[in-house]
Amino acid sequence: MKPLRADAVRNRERIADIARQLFREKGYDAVSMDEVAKSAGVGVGTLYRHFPTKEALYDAAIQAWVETVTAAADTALAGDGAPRDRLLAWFESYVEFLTRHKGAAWRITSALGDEGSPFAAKCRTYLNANQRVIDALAAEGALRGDVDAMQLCRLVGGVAAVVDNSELEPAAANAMLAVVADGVLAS
Amino acid sequence: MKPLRADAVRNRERIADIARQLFREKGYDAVSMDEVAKSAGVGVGTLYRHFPTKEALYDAAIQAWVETVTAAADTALAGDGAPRDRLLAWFESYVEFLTRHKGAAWRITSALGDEGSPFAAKCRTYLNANQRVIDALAAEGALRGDVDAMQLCRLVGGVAAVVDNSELEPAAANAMLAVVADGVLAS
DNA sequence: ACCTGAACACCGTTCAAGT
DNA sequence: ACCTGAACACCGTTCAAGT
Repeated sequence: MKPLRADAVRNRERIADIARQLFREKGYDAVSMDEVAKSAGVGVGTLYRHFPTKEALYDAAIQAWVETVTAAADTALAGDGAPRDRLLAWFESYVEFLTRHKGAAWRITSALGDEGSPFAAKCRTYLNANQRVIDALAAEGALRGDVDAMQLCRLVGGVAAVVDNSELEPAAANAMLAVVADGVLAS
Repeated sequence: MKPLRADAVRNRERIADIARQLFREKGYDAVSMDEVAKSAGVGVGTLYRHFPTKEALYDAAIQAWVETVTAAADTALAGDGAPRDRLLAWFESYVEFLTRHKGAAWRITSALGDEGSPFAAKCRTYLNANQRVIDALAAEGALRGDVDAMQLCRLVGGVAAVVDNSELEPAAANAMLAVVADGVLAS
């Protein structure tokens, strides 16, 4: 963890910023490393000095919004509605997070359980947030006993991936989330 | 629909056969068009003469097993178990179909609703099969009113894509399918 | 230390030249 | 009609050369 030179820090941040904008507008596949380098005004080599692969760069580019996901779980749970409503509120904000960058939902959901993935840290954050939700609702006896965080991450992540890919309306997304919620709540 | 010359027919079939084997062993991304051409003993140009894109070749390679999917729906429904068991039987065989070729589940599920996709015909087949299941179970009053075939295809296809990608055990797959089933059945 | 950009290996796809 | 395979455009990634 040695400190970076000031110019290197500046480069690293500008690269991540530019990459965030480009990935957000166009999606992962439609952005090339050359394009990021040119937009950031650096050589490709500098990209690879700071980020060993394109996926690592992507991970850095979408870092900021992941850090608020745990807070989002608490917000969703804080309401005084029925368990079903609070669970749906969480699902919807989870999907909203995952679809904020095109291509992220599938990429991150695919990385669940893969410790070697560049997204491993994000997966842990998501698993924790879902565990939080499960604990809270289970304490009220609202959930079936055999639901676990990994399963929820995969189910909701799968819905998010489909929603993202097919650019579905929120109504279609919510209908699918309602199915998952009803399948997970005690009947 | 003019008839092909005998040698062209032979080439087309051998290409599709070889491609099926290669795709099945390695998955879509890990097989290059050059590899298919070389394995089939033809030039790349011949590949493109018969199949305009790699996706079209893939579509042809995985054709055979799709044609039995409607029969599988009827088989699953034919049992005399509870609606939940028959629905699960269908889900499980649906996932088994979609995961038979690595990478197919996500590719096909992504193509749902896209008429221009090379997989459009397969999507229609899948939608029909799911509609068949919905009709049969709805006639018994076992389903919620607002379930439609597209939604089921997306939900179960999403599960299949995750199962395929993470190479999950059948037990994990079935647990997720149970959630979807319970979310879709009348409570 | 850090940066640059030509070069590499590998894609999917095209097309002029052959039979 | 059909086939061949060199060539093209475009990737992600590397590395020798510069400051």
